[in-house]
Amino acid sequence: MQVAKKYFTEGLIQLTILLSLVGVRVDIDSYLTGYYPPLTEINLGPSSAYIQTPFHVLRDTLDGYGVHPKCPELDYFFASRRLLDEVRNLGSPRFHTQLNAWLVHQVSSTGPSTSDNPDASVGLESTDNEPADTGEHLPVRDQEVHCQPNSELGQGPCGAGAFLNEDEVKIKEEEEAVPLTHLAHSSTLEHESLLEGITMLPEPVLHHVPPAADIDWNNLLSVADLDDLDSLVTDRLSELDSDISSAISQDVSLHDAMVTSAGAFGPTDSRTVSQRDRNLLRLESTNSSLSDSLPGMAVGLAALPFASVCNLTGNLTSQSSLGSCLDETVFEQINQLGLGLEAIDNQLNYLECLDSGAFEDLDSDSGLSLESSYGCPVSPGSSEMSSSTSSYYEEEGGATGYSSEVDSKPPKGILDHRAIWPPVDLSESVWHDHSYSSPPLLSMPPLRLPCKTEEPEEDSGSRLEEQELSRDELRARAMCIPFSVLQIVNMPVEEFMEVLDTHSFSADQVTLLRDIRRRGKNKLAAQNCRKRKLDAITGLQEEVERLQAQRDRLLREKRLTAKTMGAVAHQFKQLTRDVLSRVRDASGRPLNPERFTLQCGANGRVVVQPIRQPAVATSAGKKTDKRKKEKKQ
DNA sequence: TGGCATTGTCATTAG
DNA sequence: TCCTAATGACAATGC
Repeated sequence: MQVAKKYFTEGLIQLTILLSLVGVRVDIDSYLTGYYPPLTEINLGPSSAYIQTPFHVLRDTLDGYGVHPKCPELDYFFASRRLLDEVRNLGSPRFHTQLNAWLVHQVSSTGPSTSDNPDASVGLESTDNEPADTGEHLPVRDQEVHCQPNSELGQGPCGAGAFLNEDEVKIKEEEEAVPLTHLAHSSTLEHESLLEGITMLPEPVLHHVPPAADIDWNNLLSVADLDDLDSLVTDRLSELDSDISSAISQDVSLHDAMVTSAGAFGPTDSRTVSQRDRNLLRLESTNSSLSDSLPGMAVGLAALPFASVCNLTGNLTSQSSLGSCLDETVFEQINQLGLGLEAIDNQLNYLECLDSGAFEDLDSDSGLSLESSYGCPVSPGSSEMSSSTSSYYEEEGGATGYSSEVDSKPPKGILDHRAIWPPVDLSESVWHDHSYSSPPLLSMPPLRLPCKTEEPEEDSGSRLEEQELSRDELRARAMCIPFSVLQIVNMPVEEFMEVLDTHSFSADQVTLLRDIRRRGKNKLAAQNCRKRKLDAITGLQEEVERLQAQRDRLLREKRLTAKTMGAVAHQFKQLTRDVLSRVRDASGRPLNPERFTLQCGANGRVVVQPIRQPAVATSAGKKTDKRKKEKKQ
């Protein structure tokens, strides 16, 4: 029973705090004083931070309102307030907590006095079938909650008649069905979701929706101004037969909060859990429907915190309190939203990384001279890959990029690499045609032929083509070497050695083959080296620019700091002079600012001290200083 | 025609 | 010992 009281009290107190967040004071002691001892006495442990705040004990100080629910002590315990403020700042109209809280307050204030007066609550609650003497101010929803089949509830205040029994509650709820559903099925998401999330309520109560009452409630909710709402609700309350019980039953938020808190009273059966799940689903659908009904309303972030409050019914199988669940679920919802956005960002980043990685691969050092130079058919490449040699390249068909990948593959697959590698536009790179002309070799036959003697009669096109061949290409032709320069350069060492062994080349041919291979590789190496050098220079230039900017910024900060320090010193000096001019010595004369100064101690006390003249460095003093230094060493 | 940029080549070194 | 990458230096070439 103490556990039940604990959670009940926690929920009620937290609800009170929530109401206080919107400026509504709910006199919780008016509900509790009759049945419960001071809250600290029912505080069973450190799990409840709210109850540990003895504001109810201090409420009688300073005319009974020494500790307002808005006092900082309470703020400390309610992170939900901050969250609610944040959500409220978002301008989401889905947070009608203020409206509900106001309604509760208004119900209490319809009596002879406001909720600040406990007697008013007594008068209001006296209309119920409850004894009107003491603690009947507990809302009906609270009674419903506490009258769940629980053996422990039969003891203590509930068993003493503080709560109705189950039959009475059903009767009451049937009587209150209409006014309750008026609120429960109002146009606000809050009420729908809240009531749908209430598993403790009987079904008929939840699913009766009188349209007229719905319209009334819509009108009620449509009032933006609180003052207008105040008058309107007053009128509506009078129309509702002044049924206090029904009025209290309209305290949907209060009820919901208590029900959610009541979920901690004990383990729930599977039916309740399943219904909670359904309620959660219905809640989500309700959210969507509401969002549709409220165009332009931000459904995402603004709706989540309160939805989390509504979802408390599904999360309260644990023994957590309302406040903790509120905080945790609100944070969870917000975090989930953030995680969702973060997930999207991660996906985008991943795609960007893929793209950038692909481009980096294409633009890598190896790609410059390897893939781009030889591997790509359209790559301008080096002199061998100039326009003049493109036809040659196609004719030879064996020229490939020089890379480890190519080297690791058999030569047969060279053409496949040409097909696999997409053409890369390296037009930004500088690829001048510096192929050297070799006039003595202009008449050499094309390379495809083993010897110029086998070459048929040349035409003008072949002459132009030969003029654009590199020197090594022409030399190879002249030496009747049946391999292109690219083949010679790019073939693996083992294959190159095999070629030298199997083709019975002459010594000059072998020398030329080795030179061609060496020069070709060195050419690529030179290109890579120059590119790296340029990259290094560019990087260093950027670093220099960054450091220069940092230096300028630090210099500006230094000047600003010095200026500020000077201003402060000047003000301090003037202040010192002013103070000293007002201070008199023993003879009644003002103190000389040149001889005295003000010194502020650590304790905040300001003391007038004589200015110490700089000690003349005498020989004795120097000796003592030396001795001190020696001792330190 | 000289300056500059680019490129190829050689020599050297290190792995 | 050979191969290769890296790099400085030089020369050739084009603009």
